[in-house]
Amino acid sequence: MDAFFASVEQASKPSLRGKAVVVGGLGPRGVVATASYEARVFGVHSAMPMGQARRLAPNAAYLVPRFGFYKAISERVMELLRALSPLVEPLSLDEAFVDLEAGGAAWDEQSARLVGARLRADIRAVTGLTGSVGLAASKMLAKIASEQAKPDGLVVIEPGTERAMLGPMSVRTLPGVGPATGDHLRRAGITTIEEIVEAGEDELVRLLGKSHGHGLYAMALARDDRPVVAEREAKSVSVEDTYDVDIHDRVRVGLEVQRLADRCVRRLRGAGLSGRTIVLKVRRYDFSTLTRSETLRGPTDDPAVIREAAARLLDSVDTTGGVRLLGVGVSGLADYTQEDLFAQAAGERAEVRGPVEEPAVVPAEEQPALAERRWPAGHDVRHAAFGHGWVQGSGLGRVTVRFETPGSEPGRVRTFRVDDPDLEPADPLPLVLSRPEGSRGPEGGSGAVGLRSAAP
DNA sequence: TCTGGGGTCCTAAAGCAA
DNA sequence: TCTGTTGCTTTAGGACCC
Repeated sequence: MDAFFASVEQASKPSLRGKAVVVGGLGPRGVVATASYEARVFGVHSAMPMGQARRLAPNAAYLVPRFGFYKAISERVMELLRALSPLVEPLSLDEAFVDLEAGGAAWDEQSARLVGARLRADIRAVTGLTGSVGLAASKMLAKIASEQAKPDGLVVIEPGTERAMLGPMSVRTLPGVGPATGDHLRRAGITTIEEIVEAGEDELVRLLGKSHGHGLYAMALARDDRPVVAEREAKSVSVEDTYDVDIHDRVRVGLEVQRLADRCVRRLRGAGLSGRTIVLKVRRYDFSTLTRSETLRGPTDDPAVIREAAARLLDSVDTTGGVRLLGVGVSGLADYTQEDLFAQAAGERAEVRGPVEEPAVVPAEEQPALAERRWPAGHDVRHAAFGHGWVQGSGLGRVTVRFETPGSEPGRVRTFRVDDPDLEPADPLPLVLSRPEGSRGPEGGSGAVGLRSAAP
């Protein structure tokens, strides 16, 4: 999907269409998740600190991501993909590989083009959004093709043309070459993909190590036989928080770690999993990051056990100077939530040393006490008199709402007190009205979707 | 206003067992 | 008994991706 999060917001908010839209964390330490193409003109791009984005594009609309909504749209698109082939490998909410041959959906260039074009039309019809398609003989090439196809396009890489096409491109085009590897190669005088080929496999292995070296050399020759793998199992579950201001108080650090451990357990249990290795992550005031881990004798999903492990791990890290991020994760996952006796026993042993403060129950959902949190920028609301709208901004006891819906004209803005009883949070409206040929319910209710997809 | 959150994979060191 | 080799597991860190 093209600029997925931003496109969803533009589709659901008519007044933002054609405008610079930036979606991401709005706090003092937020970063850009997605910038609309209009915002990219100003130099805004994903992973950029929000402050920098605001300096570059002060008049853009700044919105908080609505992952639940994006996920619902993503699922509709993934359904379309699975209709083409059982082999669908999602890379993220907005991207997936599809093995068209395995699905019998396409067998040559012509049939593939047809399938790709029809898919793009279907995505548009079902979601109201544009997606781009890259068609090629391998995952790496399909990915590169889909990048070239964006926005709103379709690109085919024909067999036999791969090497010539890759040659002049930057090494950074290859998947797996990020800033560090890119720098490394540049210092060795290697900037383009053909220079990787010229350098030779031995030189690459010498520069980057065995695995990465062999892998990159193969990619540079357009050799990639990795299969499309449907539904890969999760290998870890983790949660982390970056704090608006560094935490110095050691007691508070401990409390936050407990909260994170509980949240992690909720996610673990929600997925029907348990795990053996507990990981604590600490990012300090100077952005240095360290992890500490502990492997239990067997998998567990017991909140008390995981909390205590996390607390023990915290004992071994120095937090003087302050902490900007804390995280708790679990890996070594086991499929079923089977109570593990060893882990339980370990927990009980620990309990002997002192009473465990809290029952294993999770604290109440963090209620956003602040008015600003109750009305996050971009979220939908309903007003008793003015109908459906979205929060444009809030602060100083006021919330500003624009009243419009995906199908309406750009709407008017009104400001209310944050505690106005006529104003309440609302669910997002479908981006596309379902067309139940015949009956024309004003707002059909079902059928909204939208996303941008990439890949083969 | 410097730098999110959720992951994956790789490497290297250290400890231990055969 | 001592020494060396190999291989597995655990731990820590780093690069990368969306």
